Amino acid sequence: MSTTPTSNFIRTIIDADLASGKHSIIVTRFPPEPNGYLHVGHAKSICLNFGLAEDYRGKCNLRFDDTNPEKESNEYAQSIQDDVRWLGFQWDGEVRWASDYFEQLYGFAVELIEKGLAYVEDLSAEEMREYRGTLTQPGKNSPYRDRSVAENLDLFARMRAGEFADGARVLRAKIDMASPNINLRDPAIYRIRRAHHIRTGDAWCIYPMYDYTHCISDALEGITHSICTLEFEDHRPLYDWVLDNITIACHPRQYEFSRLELHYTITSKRKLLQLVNEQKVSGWDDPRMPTIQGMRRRGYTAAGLREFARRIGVSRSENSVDMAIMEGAIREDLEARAPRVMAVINPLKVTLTNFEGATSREADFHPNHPEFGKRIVPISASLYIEADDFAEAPPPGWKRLTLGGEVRLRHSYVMRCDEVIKDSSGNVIELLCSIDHATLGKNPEGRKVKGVIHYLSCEHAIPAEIRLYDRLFTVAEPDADREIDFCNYLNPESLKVVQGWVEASVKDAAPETHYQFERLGYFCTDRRDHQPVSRPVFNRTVTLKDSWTKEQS
RNA sequence: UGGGGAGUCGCCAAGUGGUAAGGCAACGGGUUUUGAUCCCGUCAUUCGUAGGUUCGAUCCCUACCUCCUCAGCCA
Repeated sequence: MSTTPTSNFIRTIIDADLASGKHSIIVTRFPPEPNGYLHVGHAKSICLNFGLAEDYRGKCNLRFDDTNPEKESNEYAQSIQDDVRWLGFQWDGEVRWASDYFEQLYGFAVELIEKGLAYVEDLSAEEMREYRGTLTQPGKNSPYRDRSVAENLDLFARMRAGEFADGARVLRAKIDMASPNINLRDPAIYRIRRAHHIRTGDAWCIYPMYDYTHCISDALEGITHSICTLEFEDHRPLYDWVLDNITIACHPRQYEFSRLELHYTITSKRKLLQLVNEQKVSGWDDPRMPTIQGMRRRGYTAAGLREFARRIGVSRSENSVDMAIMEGAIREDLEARAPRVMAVINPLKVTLTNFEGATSREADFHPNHPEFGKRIVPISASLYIEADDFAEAPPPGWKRLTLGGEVRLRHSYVMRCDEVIKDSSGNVIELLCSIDHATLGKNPEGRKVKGVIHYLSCEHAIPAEIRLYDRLFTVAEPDADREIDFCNYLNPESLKVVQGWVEASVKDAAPETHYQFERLGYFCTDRRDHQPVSRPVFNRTVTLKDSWTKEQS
């Protein structure tokens, strides 16, 4: 799989920084807010930041941007760490928390006040909005903008001391209310919020804002390249303003790349939360969710996801990635690592009328990896085949079973269908077939049998719950139109649960074991519900490529 | 209509003054006891449009077009 990394604009910058001696080692960071589960877009960012550190032998920190206690929880923080590790990365040293820097952040705010670069605002949120102006009109100065340093210092200390009600005052950076960049129109940097924080408890009732916190946290950690998504581009002047106006030795540079849009999925935390809350899915780890937890449960592999990230690259242009790129990366990884077994999803009974004297055969678990081992593939007089593999009136090009036709039973004999048995309403319920005893392990004489179908011996097969997943949405870009609720595009067929049969060799499989069910697709034992022996549950990760179905349509 | 960005093959994406990488998809062909895998081959005289500079432009300049993004005491 992964070859040499493709060039991208960030690597070009790093190469130049290393060549010029600006940096001798690079330090990146992945800075999630613990307010939700990570999704495929975060996976891209994780692969970028940790991948850069790996490639350049630098470091990458995991830092939680925990500055909004009302939305954050330990459950989220824990799952994020699990996800990063599962993806195959390890952060440098301990996990960092922006909240670890609260005291220093406070100190820098005092410094800004002392320099006349920050002031306490008494205007309400609504008034501030009015004073801010619009995209085309400059804002106007707050009447509180020119308070004395002493008064600001006193007020800010009292904000911290809890003398004012939530929302009564904020601390603002004093920059430029007429700036064409709205982020520079005296942004709030501290607000009063009496909320219990997951790390600092009730120690603080004022919390620093993202723009103020993030740049200082980066500087404190000696980050060299602070990589974020495009929507923060307009914030970069503020990032630089803060670091230029406090006494701090390090000034990381921020670079923005475009976020991932993946066809047939959504990557908005808010919308993902909505799916969970409205029970459109079973939870954050529903295998249809584009969350890392969901994709993992579905059977996507960490190596497959990393390969996906490598294939989509990193740029600054908008993109909308085909699901085929994801599926291709996942298939490629599973192709190499998943043992092959047989399963029947939609069984049709076959009775072998000349079974006497037939024998079972041993077969490799992987055609190209003998080290995966072998098992006996049992055969008996009663079989299940896939109902779709038989056709009374076959379309042109059909290679599978038909009345009077022959087909190879995978790893076993060539079989001919002699008779079709139907119920009173005309449905095919059973096939009477005969095998050619001379075809075990060799081709029949004088004729070619092109079709190969999989089967299971009824007496040896074990029943299993099989969950057939399909895309969650019916259209490629479900949230493209702001006017239409993305829930209108939920795919009613995104999950079909069926009772099928699997070969006995998988009965002891642990949860999260990957298999290829031959001719059907890649499947994975469910992380939550599967129990070895007692309750087999398989999730369909992705189907196999299928040139036959494509030819039909 | 203010600011900041982006436009290279169906989808991603390199290249950034010397004559358009690669991947995915697609399409042909070969191997095959998975219509899978694997292998071979095909797939942008052209880089949003129009001018200009240059021996030479996707790359530099000018104008225009299209799309994205910013008015939280969210991140």
